[in-house]
Amino acid sequence: MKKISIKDIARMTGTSPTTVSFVLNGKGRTSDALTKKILATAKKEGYQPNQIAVSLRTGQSKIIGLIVENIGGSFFGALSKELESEAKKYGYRIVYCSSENNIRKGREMIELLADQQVDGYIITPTAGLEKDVMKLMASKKPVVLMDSYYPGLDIPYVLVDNFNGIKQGVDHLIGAGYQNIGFVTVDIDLIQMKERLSGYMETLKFHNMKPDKKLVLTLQYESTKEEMVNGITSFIKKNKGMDAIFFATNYLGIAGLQSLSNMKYKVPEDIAVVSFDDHEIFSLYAPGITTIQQPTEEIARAAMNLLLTQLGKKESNLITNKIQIPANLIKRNSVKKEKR
Amino acid sequence: MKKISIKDIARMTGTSPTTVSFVLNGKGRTSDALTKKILATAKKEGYQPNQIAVSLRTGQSKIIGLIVENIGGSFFGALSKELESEAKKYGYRIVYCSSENNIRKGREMIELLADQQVDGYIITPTAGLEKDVMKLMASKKPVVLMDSYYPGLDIPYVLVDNFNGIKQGVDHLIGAGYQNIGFVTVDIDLIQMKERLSGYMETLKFHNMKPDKKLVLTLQYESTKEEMVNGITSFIKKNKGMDAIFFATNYLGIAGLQSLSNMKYKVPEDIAVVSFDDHEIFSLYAPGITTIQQPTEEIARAAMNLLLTQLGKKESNLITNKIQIPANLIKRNSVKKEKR
DNA sequence: AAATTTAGGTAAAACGTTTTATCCAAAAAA
DNA sequence: TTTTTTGGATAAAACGTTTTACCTAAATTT
Repeated sequence: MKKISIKDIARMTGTSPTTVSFVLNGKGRTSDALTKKILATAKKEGYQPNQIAVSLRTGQSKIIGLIVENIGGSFFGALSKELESEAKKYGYRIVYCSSENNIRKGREMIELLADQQVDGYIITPTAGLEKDVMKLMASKKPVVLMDSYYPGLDIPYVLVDNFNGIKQGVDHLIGAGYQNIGFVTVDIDLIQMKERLSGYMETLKFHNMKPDKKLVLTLQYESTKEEMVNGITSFIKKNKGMDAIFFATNYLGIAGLQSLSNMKYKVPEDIAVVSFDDHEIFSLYAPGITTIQQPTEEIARAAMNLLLTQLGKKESNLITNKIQIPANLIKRNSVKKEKR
Repeated sequence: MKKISIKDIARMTGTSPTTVSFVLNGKGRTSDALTKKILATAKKEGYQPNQIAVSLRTGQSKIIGLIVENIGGSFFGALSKELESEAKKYGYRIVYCSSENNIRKGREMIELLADQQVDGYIITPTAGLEKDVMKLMASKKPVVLMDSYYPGLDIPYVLVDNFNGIKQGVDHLIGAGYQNIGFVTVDIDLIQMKERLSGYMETLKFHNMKPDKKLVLTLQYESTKEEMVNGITSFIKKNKGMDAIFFATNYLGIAGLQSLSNMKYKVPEDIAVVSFDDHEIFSLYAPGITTIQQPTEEIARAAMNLLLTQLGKKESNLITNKIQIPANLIKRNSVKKEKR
């Protein structure tokens, strides 16, 4: 039993496809009698429009492409629900892809989505994809970057205020009396990592403390988890004087906890810990890890608003299309109240 | 600058759309000269076929719909990569949806995917969706269930061997000398939960131990995490004699750890813990939690094979389309080696 | 009464492909 | 020479919609 089409309905009701289409879309004018009849048989027969045909004709797919670094990751997990429900309000669907933070894969995904004629893109940028994104913009497709952006390019974006997020954490540590704060980051060439590092540096300077190169560890993004754990372990061993350690991402924090646990370090007695980007593990792990939390729902909502505005689906009173959202300091017990 | 179409290429090369299509798809016969010319200009102009048009004409979308309980969950995270790469080998894409384990939402998602004309479905079943899935089967669309199945219905499925997975865990506990093993499960009306419970019951009987109703806690799926934690806490308090506790899912296990940590219970000294379905947290958490791990890659691969076979894209020597895959017992330190 | 508007409806084109059925010229077979 | 085959190319239909332009009869205005 084939799917039922608009022609079938026309035949059944003794009308033309045009009339059926008009009735179904509330356009044109049709007598009440016919309207009712058509609506009734459409419902009875369970008519569902063929979206493919609709897309071909209208040039609109009603689909938004979302390219995220890693589809299994927690950032995406938190985001997806909000994005989806917001999109649905305006009749859009989302299709997800992961770029694996890989330039080739990212480009491939953009192409794939373009082939599917998506109406707009939300992209978490990968270094090196600048031209591809600009090409998208040139083809008049709405784009919003999320979680990072390309400095110097005029592309709308939404992300957390990385600099001040880190600042909050460092302020908190310094306020509690910590003096030798280590910083663990990763060598991704993206602006948000630079801002996190400078957030750390500048905050120390602000408190008249000299940033010490020895206290900054930059791991390779491509490393396995094991390698990260080992890297952190030797970093800690090398810096006995370090009394606190700040992880620039949640997976670094998790690796760090593994490492501390291997070394039988006690948190916060032996060393205080703060991580950027909250994760379920941090609330569960032994003392509870203090983190800088990204307001994911807000980010999602803002990104979707920006996109819908570009799509002309939503009025906006926004002045800018470049948005930074404040981060939240979540105090748990990995930082002592008052260090002596 | 509009996207370039097959007609444009035809015009540029002084041929017809038919010829261009034939060349691009390697059908029909075309002289070497023309073939080269067309291929060259197609590449130069960066021609990409409009998938929407292709889908409309061929009736194939080259898309597989995946409906999963929760798109942010770890099960999905582990699965997605494998599914995607396997699908890609055969030219298929995957679009993801979550059913939220909600019958209405699940139905909606099936409809949505049907509107998009997906070629096949991989579905983690929700109770009550039986008829909808059967309707899909009736419309000749390939379907594979994953992670659960509908008893009595002849629909292909792939899932872990829940019964024997639990059995391994209970055997392990009993072998280590535990006598009063509690079981925490959830009231989802799906076969795999029943199998897990009966795995627990039967294994106890097998060892001549009487299952005690008091030692089984069934939480509500709809509960918040907080409610689950509280439920588990009072369950533990009520059963002082309980020396081990088995969680039937990973989120129950995580709630359980929270609860134990609140109560300052030491694992495994005060109580042993085993959880079904591994999770990153379990390897990280204090002593390391022993779990029954689902071989997610295998499940994904098997499900995709089943689907591709139905789609006629893959030869198969499979005798059955109902597959159970053995689970792995991952021993960590939440169970004492030898209890006295 | 004639001219104009309006309400209700539809034919046909278009979106970008794939594929069937034809067509023609040249080569091969009769 | 005439007929048949074949190699190379294409016109046109089809997929299921939406939308433009047009049509007719009735109602309204002149």
